[in-house]
Amino acid sequence: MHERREGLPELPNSEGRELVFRFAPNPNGPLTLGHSRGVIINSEYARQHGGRIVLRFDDTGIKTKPPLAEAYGWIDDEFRWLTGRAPDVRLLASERMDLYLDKARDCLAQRICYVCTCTADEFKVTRVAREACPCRSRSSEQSLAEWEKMLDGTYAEGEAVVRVLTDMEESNPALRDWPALRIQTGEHPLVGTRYRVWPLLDFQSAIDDEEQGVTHIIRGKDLMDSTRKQTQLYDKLGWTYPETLYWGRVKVHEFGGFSTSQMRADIESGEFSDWDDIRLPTIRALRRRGFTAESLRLFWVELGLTQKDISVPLATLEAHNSGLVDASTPRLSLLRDPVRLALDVSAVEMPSELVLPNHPTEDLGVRTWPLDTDSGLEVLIEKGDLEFALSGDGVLRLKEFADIEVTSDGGGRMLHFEKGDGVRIVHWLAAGVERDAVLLHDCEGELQHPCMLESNDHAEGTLVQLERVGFARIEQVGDRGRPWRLVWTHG
RNA sequence: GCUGGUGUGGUGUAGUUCGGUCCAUCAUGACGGACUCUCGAUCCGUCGACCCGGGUUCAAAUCCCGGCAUCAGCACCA
Repeated sequence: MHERREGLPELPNSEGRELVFRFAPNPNGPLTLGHSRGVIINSEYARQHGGRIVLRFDDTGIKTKPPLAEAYGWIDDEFRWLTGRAPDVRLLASERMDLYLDKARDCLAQRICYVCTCTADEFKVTRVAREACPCRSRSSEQSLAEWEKMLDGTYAEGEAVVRVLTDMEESNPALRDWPALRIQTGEHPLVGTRYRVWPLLDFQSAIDDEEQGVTHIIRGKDLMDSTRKQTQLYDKLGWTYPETLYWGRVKVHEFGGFSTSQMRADIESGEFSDWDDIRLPTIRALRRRGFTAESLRLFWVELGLTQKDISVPLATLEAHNSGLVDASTPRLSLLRDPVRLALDVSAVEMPSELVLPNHPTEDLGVRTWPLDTDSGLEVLIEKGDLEFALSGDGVLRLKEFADIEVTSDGGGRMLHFEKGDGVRIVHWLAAGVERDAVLLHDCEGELQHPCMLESNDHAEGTLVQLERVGFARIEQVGDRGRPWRLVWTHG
């Protein structure tokens, strides 16, 4: 039997040199679970090899996937949260426009590129037919003259484009004279209307990767043709393209895909409340729900770098998270559909308070419930547990306290403190420690379930385990008249 | 249509480079049990896979040929 490989696969061509990785998102929204794969895999390799990582905002498209001004800062935060550190280099493509335009002029002068004034539809015909379009024979001087007309506004959007001169006989149609720069007249959120001619991803990214000395590109396999295009350009410029690794397409059962544009549209239409709506697969939402960065790291490293298209259940991520947080999450009692019971306590000697551990095995301190027994004891349990008891012999175990017998009229009596055999253990609250709360759950939309939560002094943001319910994060501490707000994490 | 990628239990994953150490790893899941004053945790057990068909070979998950399935690219998106 072979030795089982641990962690990520070996990186090709990584010996004896300084490695540079990069993560290059379009800031058209905050990062999604899908993006986190790029952040985590690249930074993980950088960490293992003592390499550097570049965070580059590829924000040169202002029409179909326009950048969002706020998203830059969000992504900075999310990158830091996911990796525990800032990137070694942070760049904005939109601040580097002059470089791309200079490079484009060089390429035109060397006839690596030419200006094409065919319409997109016209060019498509020649591309499919493997024929040269009329512009293809332009000399470098002619292309440079046309280039000036692109820059000065003579050509309107869609009337001219810079193409890389490849080979119309390329067997892969995607590689035949692909477009490198085009005219966009809209406003960029950062640089406004300063530029008319903008590079497309394949041109911009190719130049940047060389400039930044990127040695390894690790990204989704949907960009395989992008690699081939960029390699064509690198060959013409006498550069060596970085090593490139790919992963396949991922779907998470609970979310489907991770389209930032789609989410943006759904938020604008009101279907979701915001980018941190707990039903959304954004990093912000996952953080809000109490997932840890480490659980995401384990999740992606375990999935590795296969080019298979996969569909994984969120349960895999949840299992990692449970394992990580269980030992440090205090226990609390939370009742959904609470019902009150007035218990006769005459059969037992009642203590004046109850001391409960915050964790069954770890030393996380205790909490104390005062018990008011002047006229019996009032307790709250879940309606479902009451119904369960009434369908049987009526006996329940109040966890860590006493066995009781309930009746259908909302009453009951204390039996004894010892636990009887086979009695169902239920979580409960003593009257006086219950606080109004809502639990935000992702299953039925961002619904707010009214609940009763045990009084506590945990801070906002604390991850707790609700006994017999599951993990949740305290999003807002309750206050006079304002209920506690909890966000469901997982079971 | 053209081009490229990928097919291992329910879901992922290791193994494929260089055929034998693989009646195929690990995790998750489901089911059952032990323990526990949570339906959590821990422990134990069970279930379950090499896309199909040929070929080469003493020997194929691994190499070759042919299918099939599936995903992606063929944008003046990133």
